[in-house]
Amino acid sequence: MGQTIKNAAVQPPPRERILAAARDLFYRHGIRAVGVDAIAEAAATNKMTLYRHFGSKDELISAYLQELAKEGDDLWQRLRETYPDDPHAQIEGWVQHVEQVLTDCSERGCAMANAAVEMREIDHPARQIIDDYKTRKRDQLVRLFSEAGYGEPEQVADEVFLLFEGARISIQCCSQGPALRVVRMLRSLLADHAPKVEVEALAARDAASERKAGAKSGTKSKET
Amino acid sequence: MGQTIKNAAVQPPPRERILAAARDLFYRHGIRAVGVDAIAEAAATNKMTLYRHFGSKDELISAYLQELAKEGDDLWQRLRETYPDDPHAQIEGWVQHVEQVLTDCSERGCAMANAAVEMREIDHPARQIIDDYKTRKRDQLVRLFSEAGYGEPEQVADEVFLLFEGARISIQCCSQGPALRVVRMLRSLLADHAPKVEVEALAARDAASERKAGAKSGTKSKET
DNA sequence: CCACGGCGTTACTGGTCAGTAACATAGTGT
DNA sequence: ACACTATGTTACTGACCAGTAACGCCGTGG
Repeated sequence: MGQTIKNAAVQPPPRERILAAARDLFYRHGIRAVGVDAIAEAAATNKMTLYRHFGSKDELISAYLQELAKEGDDLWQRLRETYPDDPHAQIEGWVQHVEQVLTDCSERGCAMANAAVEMREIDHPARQIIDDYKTRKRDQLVRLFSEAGYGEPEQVADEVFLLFEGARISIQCCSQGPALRVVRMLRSLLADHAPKVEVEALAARDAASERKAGAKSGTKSKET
Repeated sequence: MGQTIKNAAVQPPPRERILAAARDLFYRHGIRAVGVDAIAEAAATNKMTLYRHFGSKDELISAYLQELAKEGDDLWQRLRETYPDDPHAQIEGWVQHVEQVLTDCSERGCAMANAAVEMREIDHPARQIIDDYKTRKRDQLVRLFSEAGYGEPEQVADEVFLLFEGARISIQCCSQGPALRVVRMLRSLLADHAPKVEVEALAARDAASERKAGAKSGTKSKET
């Protein structure tokens, strides 16, 4: 087990460097626009080592997408572990994640969705990874809203899901437009559909996070 | 003006054929994935004629996007001409258009958004066309909801806009998932935010079109 | 009948890209 | 010290692709 101890301290092994470089370049410039040479160079290695770790560019693409998927899944698991048996807190955590994603990752949108647009061949292995991931996320939203006692969990989950997807695609098409207001939309939508019994508690929670988010013109339909 | 009269009857001039071929191939396989040779061949012509009409592939891409934009704009203008001074009817017409787009164009989503994902270079002329178009659509929605007397036209327009965008991107990522239910969402969302005075009239209108759409589980939150 | 413009055809250039071969090197465990 | 393995290096192949050159064809308009 104790191999390459010193090397690991200085710089990660080539495989990790390649994946990191691929991730950066694929996301910034697009998958089809980036050649393996560029990735190898950005990873401070060469094409041969790349091909020893990933048999083909397609394999590298799959590994790239699977890494993204794993991180997305990890985030959800962390949410569940951080607020066990508190689906409302998990929802709020997810909304904050959405907010963060839309404020820093600006410009390039969702790497998974972009990959799906670029890899159009229906039999490409990447498509399966993406589809599985997106379906999983949508189902997790359904489960979450269901656990939180929402009346129509599927409907709310779909709406929230599509708003988030729409925000990340239109951040690439529509200059600084609707995407920036999506967090406000999410909060107001969730408040509208929240289980009736806990409306007050939820309103309090929302008010707290709104305060730190810097409220401008009221979320309307809330205080009335 | 009267030139090539007989030819036009048999088959459209090369420029139109090239644009039509480009449109089909770009949309189905992606812009980067399609070479000019393939387009020329699909247009039953050759690369030289293509380059005589479009100086470069980028120019062809721009022409392709501008054609798409023009058709989108025409649709809106037709809506305004068909139902002058009746913004509610225009809204309903737009929703029906959304429904139609999401049922037949299945699989490939929005050609404009896909193009934006593929053309990542910020200075690419295509990006300007796409951005202008999307911004225009969003603004037209705002104006429409404003004319229809909605209380928060910007908010409703943004939400509707993002739902539609989200539906068209996730139709490519998430197998047969949330996208199919977006029309229901739109109708219920619009009903929720419609100007209070006309709630009954709008409900009647919605009920009429719901009947033909084949209602399953109720739109909820409406009849309560 | 002739000139001209739009179109077709072939062949080419220069560049990029995925993938491979062969060889050299350095670190590790024994 | 030795062998093994992971890595680096160089150079190559074959394919594809955007864009161009040169020439030939044909219809129209004078």
